[in-house]
Amino acid sequence: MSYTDASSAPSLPQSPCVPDPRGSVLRSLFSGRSCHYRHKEHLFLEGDSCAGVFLITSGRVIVYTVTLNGQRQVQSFAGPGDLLGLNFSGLHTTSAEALGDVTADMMPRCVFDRVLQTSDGFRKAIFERIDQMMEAARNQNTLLGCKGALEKTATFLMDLDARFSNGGPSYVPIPMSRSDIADFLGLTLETVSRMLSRLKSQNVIDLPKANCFRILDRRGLYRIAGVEVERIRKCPL
Amino acid sequence: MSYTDASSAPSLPQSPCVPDPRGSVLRSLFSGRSCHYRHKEHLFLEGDSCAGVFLITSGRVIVYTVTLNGQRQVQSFAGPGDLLGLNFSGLHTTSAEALGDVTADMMPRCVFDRVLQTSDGFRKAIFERIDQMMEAARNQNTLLGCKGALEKTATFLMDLDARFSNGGPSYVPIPMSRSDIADFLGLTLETVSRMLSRLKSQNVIDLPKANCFRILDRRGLYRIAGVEVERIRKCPL
DNA sequence: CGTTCAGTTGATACACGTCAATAGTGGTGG
DNA sequence: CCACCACTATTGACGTGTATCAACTGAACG
Repeated sequence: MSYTDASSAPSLPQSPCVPDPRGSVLRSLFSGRSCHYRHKEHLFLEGDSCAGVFLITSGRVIVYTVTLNGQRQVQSFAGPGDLLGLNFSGLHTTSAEALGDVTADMMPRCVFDRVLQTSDGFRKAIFERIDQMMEAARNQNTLLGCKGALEKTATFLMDLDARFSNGGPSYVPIPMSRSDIADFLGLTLETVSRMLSRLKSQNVIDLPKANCFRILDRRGLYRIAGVEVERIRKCPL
Repeated sequence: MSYTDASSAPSLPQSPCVPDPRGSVLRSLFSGRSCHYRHKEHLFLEGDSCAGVFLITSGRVIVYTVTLNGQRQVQSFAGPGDLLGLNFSGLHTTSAEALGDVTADMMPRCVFDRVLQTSDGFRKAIFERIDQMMEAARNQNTLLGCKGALEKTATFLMDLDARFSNGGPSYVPIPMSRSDIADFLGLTLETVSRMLSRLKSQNVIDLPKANCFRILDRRGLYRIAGVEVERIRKCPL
């Protein structure tokens, strides 16, 4: 009923080295009320009525669903430029929680629907975003269905770097906990920790603290992640 | 870039006992050229340029992607009323292959775009379908990330029944191979076979032949699948 | 009546989960 | 500034679910 989820935050989906700043077009067309959230505050909960669509302007958001037996599946990690709560039924089908301070623009449903109807550019931008979200969901399915623990972890770091590094040699923050990562990758937090340690001991990444890292051997990481060689070509190192 | 995938065929996503005949509204608004495909014939391949959008009118289609190392992830099984190839970038990001005879209406991209712009009803129907697709992708993520082999298999049968049974006591066909099911559920074909045998020996399902089944103990199956009790209430038996 | 291919079933291996102990890390108060 | 606490991450030992490898069975077809 919504694609609030999996993909609102294309969950680090784009190929690395893509120049397009995420949501630039969309942001210029998106008119909403600015909202602020603190660490662990929810933007919305599964089952809430859906007041409007959120465009994240800063910070990170974790998007998840919970199963009957209390297991949590993290659908995506959203960042600046990502859409949340984009659904056409009335209720949110995921929960969204701030990881640290977050600001977002909230566009009421009625406004959203109207602009969608009247603005070709807006509609085009939304559909493009939906494409990205579906692509991200597909990739996540493949990751969960086909990949092993090390492969999953490497893919996660790769996407995190592609999405949130400034391109320079600086360290990339890891704003989510091991448990969050585990629930995203379909692993346990212990396994995530072990795989990170393994990548570190193999000198593929540098991990000076638990919450930030840097890629040391890009080709190595990409190979472990099972990514196409073409992508490696396009990237530095 | 497209949601040709995971969800074009909400992959048996809807809750059972929902009266709405899938795609009824959409079908009346959808004007396309009728196409026919035989068993194992492809509607399109990953990387093909995307000529238009397909609305399946009869038969079943398997939608999948292939990873670098040759593994296949089945994104969905599509049936009558499902949309395929709905993407706004130019290229298909999944492959779609007929399981037995298939008929579909193909609406060229340019027509699709125009109608989307001019018809409010069509746009609404498409967005509703996108909602369903995203929901299906989310559910699939949860299934792949959180569930065990027996749970996955039970969920699959449940969805298959909800989507393709006529509601009566007759047997539901299983048009895809064990290997197809395995690639959909992130298992091996051997494990799928074992889980089916288990459900059969527990008298939860009847499986007289490999390619059709019937639910004997609906509540039992739903409990194994990890589905909410409310849903069980709504259903016979 | 073979041949072929999909499915089933069995034996074994291994990846990852589980349980448990240890080590960091950040915050608060003396 | 150090001591203490709470919490998260790491590491280790062990168990188990599912993959892997392999043999067997059954159905479709010539």
